[in-house]
Amino acid sequence: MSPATAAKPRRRARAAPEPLKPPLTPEAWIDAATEVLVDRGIDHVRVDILAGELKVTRGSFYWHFRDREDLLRRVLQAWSERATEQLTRRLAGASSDPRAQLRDVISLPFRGRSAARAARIELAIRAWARRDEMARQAVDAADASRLGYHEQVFAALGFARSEARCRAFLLYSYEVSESLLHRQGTASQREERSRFVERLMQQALPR
Amino acid sequence: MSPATAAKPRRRARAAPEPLKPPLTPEAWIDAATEVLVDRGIDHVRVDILAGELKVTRGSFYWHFRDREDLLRRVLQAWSERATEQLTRRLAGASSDPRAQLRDVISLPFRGRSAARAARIELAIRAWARRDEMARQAVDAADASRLGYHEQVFAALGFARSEARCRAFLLYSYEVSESLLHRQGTASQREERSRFVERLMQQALPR
DNA sequence: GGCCAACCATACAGTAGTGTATGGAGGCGG
DNA sequence: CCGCCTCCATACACTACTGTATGGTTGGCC
Repeated sequence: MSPATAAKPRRRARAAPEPLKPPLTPEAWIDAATEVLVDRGIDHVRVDILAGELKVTRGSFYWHFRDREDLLRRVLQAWSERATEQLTRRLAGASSDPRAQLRDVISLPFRGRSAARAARIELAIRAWARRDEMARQAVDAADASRLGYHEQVFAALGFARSEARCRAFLLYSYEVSESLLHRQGTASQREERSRFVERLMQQALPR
Repeated sequence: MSPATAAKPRRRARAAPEPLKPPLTPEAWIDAATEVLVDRGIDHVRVDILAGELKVTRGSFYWHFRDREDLLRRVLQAWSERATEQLTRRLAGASSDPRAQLRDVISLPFRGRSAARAARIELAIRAWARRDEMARQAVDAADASRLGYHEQVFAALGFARSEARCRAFLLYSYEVSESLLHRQGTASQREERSRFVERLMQQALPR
C-alpha cells in the first residue's frame, strides 16, 4: 500500500510512563537527510544511516518512500520551495526605497544562525548539483530568480537594464562567496567589505 | 578449472603497436583520481573504479599507494602545487602596469579549455573541502594567496590597503562565481559583465 | 644464467549499503 | 471482538568496496 500523502502526527493518549514514540512523518526523514547532506555530502545520505539517526529500521523508510531516489527528490523539492518562498516574502515586504533593499540583501550573511544554516544547506546542494541534473536545475532556477530580483533593485536605482544585470551578478557573486569563502578575513574585515560593497554598488560609472 | 588461463598473446618488444603496456606511474593514478573527482565527486574515487579505468587490478594500486587515503592526499598535494605554481608564474610575468594585471585576472574565465578544466577541478575540490579538513586547508591557503595577489594589484592602482583588500575580495568573488554560476547568462552577457567589472573595480569612491 | 626488485594478478575475508518480502504490534470503526 | 489499516521490525539475497596475503612475470645487473 502507498503511504498517505499527508501523515499527521497523531496525539498519544495521556502521559504514558513509557514514551511510545509517535509515527514518523516523511518530513522527519527529509530533515534528517538534509542534516546528513550538509554535514557529509549527498553520497552519505543513505537510508540505513538515516534510520539509525531516527532510531527506527529501514522498514519504516521503505514504507514512506519508494526508494532512496524518491527521498532525494523530495529533499530538493523542499529546499526549492523554501527558497522561492523566501524570495517572494522578500518581494512582498520590499521597501519602496531601493537603497534599503540593497542594504537588505547585502546584510544577509550577517543575520544570525538560521541564515548561516540556510547558507550551509545551499552550499551542500550546490556541491550536489555539480553532478546531479535534478539538483542542478533546482539551483539554476534559484540563482536565476534571485538574480532577477537583484536586477530589479538596481533598475529601481536608476541603472539601465544591461548595467543592472551586470551589477546584479556582481553583487550576487559577493553574497555567494561570502558564505563560500567565509573563512577568509576576520569578522571586522567582513563588515568592512560589506559597507564597501554597499557603497560601490551604488556608485555610477563615469561618462 | 583453468580454461580461462589461456595464453595471452605475448608480442615481442621492438615497435610493438601497443600490446605491452608500460608500468603505471603514481601520477597516472592521481590523474585518474582527479578525473573521477571532477565527474562524480570525492566519494566515487575508489580504487577498484580507478583500476578498471586504468585496465589493471587493485593489486597495482596497493603497490604504488599505502591506501586510499594516501592517494587522496597526493591528489590534493598535486593540485596545491599546480595552483601555487600558477600564481607564482603570474607574479613573475606580471606586467608593470597594474591595469594590465587587472585585465589579466578578469579575463581568466575566458581563456580556453584548460582554464575551464582547472576551474572544474577547483570546484570539485571546493566541494570536497566542505567536509574534509585536509582539503579545506589546501583550498583556504590557495584562496588566501590569490586574495593577497589581488590586493597587491589594487594597492598598485593606488588604493589604500584596507580598500584594496575589499576590492580584492569582491573581484575574487566575481571570478569564483563566474565558474560556479557559469550557467547564468549568455556568452555575450558574460563578456559584458566582464568589461563592466573591469571598469567598476578601478572606479574610485567619492569623497 | 641466476637473482632480485618492480610491478601486477588472484584469492580471501570482511564491511557497508540496497531493495524486497513478510510478519507483527497497536489503534479504530463496524 | 473482529478485522483492517498504519507503521515499523526482521530476515534474506544481492552488490560494491576495502585491505591483505601471496604468487607470477618481467627486466636489469653481476
